[in-house]
Amino acid sequence: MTLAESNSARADTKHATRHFKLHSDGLDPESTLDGGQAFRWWRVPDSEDAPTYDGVIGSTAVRVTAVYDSAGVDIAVEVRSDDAPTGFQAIVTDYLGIGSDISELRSHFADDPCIGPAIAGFSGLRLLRQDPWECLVSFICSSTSNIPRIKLNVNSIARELGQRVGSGDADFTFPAPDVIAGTGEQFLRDLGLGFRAKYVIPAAEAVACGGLDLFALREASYYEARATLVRLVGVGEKIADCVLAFSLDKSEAFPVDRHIRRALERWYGLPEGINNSKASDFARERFGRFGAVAQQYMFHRERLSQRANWGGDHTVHALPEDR
DNA sequence: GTCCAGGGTGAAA
DNA sequence: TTTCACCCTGGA
Repeated sequence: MTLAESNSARADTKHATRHFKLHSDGLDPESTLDGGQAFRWWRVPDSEDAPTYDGVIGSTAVRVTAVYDSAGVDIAVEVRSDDAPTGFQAIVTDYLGIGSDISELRSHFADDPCIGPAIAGFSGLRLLRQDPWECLVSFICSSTSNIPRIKLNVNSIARELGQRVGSGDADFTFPAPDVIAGTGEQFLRDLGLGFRAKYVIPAAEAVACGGLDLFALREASYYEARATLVRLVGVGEKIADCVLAFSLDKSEAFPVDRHIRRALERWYGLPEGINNSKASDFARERFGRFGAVAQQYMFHRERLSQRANWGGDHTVHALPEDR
C-alpha cells in the first residue's frame, strides 16, 4: 500500500482496533525489526522480558511486543496513532512477513554448514515486506555507513519532512518522493547524509515523476527489476538486492556486502577476494528462492559472532535458543 | 584527544 | 580488474 492509499484508507475508519494479537509462529522482533532490514524501529527501554519495539508502518505508529503464552510466542500490536486505516491488522501481518513458511527453509537447509545451525537454533528471523520507497532511500544511505548512522540519517529525513503520527520522538511518516525531491542535495547534506545526498535526490525525482514505478517492480522478474534499480545513480547490485529482498518480493535476491562475502568464503570455500557479484551468483545458485531469507540468517549470525559475549566458535551453541 | 571502520558506488587507471 | 575518492558518525 502506498502512503497515499493508506492516507485515504485512514479517512474511512476512525475506530480501528487499538490492540490486537497476531499468530506469528515465533517471530523475533529484535532480529527481524532491528537486524538491519529496517532502520526506523526502536527498542522500548526495559523490555527484556518481552522484547518491544516502537515504529511506524505507513502512517500509523505502533508498538510491537513479543508475547510468551501457552500457545508459544506471539505478537501483540498496539496502535499508538489516533487512528489506523481499514484492515490495519492485515497491513501489519503483511509488513512483518507473517505467513512465510520458515519450516520449508529448515527442511531444505538443515545440513547447511552456515545457516543450518542458525535456523535450527533460532527460527524467529523473518523477511519484512517494507514500503519500497523508504527501503530504497534507507539502503542508499547504507553505503559505506554503519547501522547506527543509517538509522540516524533515515530518521532525520522522517523527522524533518514526514508527518507526525504519534507522540514519540520518531513517530513520523516517511516523506513521499516529491517531498524529498523538493528539498535538494544541500538540505540532505545538512541532515548528515554526506555524499549519499547526491544519490537520494535523483532517485526521489525519478519516483516522483513516475519515471520509476517501484511497485510495478513487484510484478517484474528478479533480473528485470534489478536492472531497473541499478540504473539509479548510487544504486549498485548490493543496494538493489536489499531493496528487492526487503520490499519487492524477490525472495531469490542475495545481497553481498563485506560481511556476507567473508561468510561465503569461510563456510562455502569461495576463493578469498572473490568479487561480490560472483559471490552473489554463487549464493543464488545455491539457495534459489530462499536466497533472501538465507542471507538474513547469515548476516544475523555474522553480527552475533562479532559480539564479545557470543564468542567466536561460530557453532550452534553460540546462537540464541528458541524460547 | 586521535584513530578507524562502517550492510558501496562510480569513475579513472 | 583494481584503485580511489566520496562524507561523517560512533566506538575504541
